[in-house]
Amino acid sequence: MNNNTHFEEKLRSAGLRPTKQRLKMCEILFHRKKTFHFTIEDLRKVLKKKLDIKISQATIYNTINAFKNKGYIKEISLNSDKTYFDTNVTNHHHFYNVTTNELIDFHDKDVEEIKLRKNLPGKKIRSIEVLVKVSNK
Amino acid sequence: MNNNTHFEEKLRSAGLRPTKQRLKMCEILFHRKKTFHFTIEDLRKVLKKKLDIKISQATIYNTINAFKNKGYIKEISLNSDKTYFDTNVTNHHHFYNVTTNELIDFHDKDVEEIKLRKNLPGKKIRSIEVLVKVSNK
DNA sequence: TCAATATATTAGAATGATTCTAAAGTGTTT
DNA sequence: AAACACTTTAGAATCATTCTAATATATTGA
Repeated sequence: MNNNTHFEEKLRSAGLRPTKQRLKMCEILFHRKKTFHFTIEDLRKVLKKKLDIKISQATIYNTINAFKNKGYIKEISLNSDKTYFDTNVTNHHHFYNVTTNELIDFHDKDVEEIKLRKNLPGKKIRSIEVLVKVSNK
Repeated sequence: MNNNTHFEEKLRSAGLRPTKQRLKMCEILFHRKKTFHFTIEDLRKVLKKKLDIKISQATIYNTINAFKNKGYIKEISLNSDKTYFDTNVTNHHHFYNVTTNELIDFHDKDVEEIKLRKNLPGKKIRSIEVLVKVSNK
């Protein structure tokens, strides 16, 4: 099974038609060893440089939003003018280097269990995320 | 010592001139019992309704940025199209209700100490923030 | 207190990320 | 292949935030 077939199935199983644009974006986003942290701008540059493809702005946004809604990628909570996404959709946390704007993952196992002493009756916990801001010394 | 004098001193001690606009904003932001979570839009509405004042957009942004730089307020890391600020500048964390967009503080003491098993050599930790996303059931 | 200087405020324009529009194109189903 | 549904596109629209440069206010020093 080559990647294309794999990605076609992935898209279909989420109810998304496997179009040329979506398959190309899958290649960039998911055919890699390490987690990819990106903004829309980063992604457009990669599409251009690596695949020499131009996908319109609107399609990139539509597709990323579709992927987000289907749980293929997730949005990262940072205060930044741009929105950051992450191809790692497992429960995990981030180091954010405020000097370089670099983001680094760390997993649940890299932190001792987070135990809340406060809870909100009638509410359901959806996620617990830790953001560690660091700077170069 | 009335509030105005208090706020004048607060501003001066941070190297900010106590102007009419800044004093009015201090009243709204700091003369309250509970933490205030707000966006620029929220703040403008309150200035308008409570004090019947119009401060220009640019001044509101300039002043909020000055207050942020002086550590009077802090920015909250959320993914939202708008930037959220918090008048509670102590180390603390947030519940974010994704159903209602409501933000609730919880303090360091409301969570067991967060112990990282991973660290980044050559980097200095600036803050550790927890964001707990909840929804109405 | 007054003039000189430095800093702040303002309206409106500019910028930049994201979303919308509606027309043309592609994928799916029969 | 026809009919239908969904997708892509360029460009316009929107919205938060920042910039501009003119005017106003605060501070300093004589």
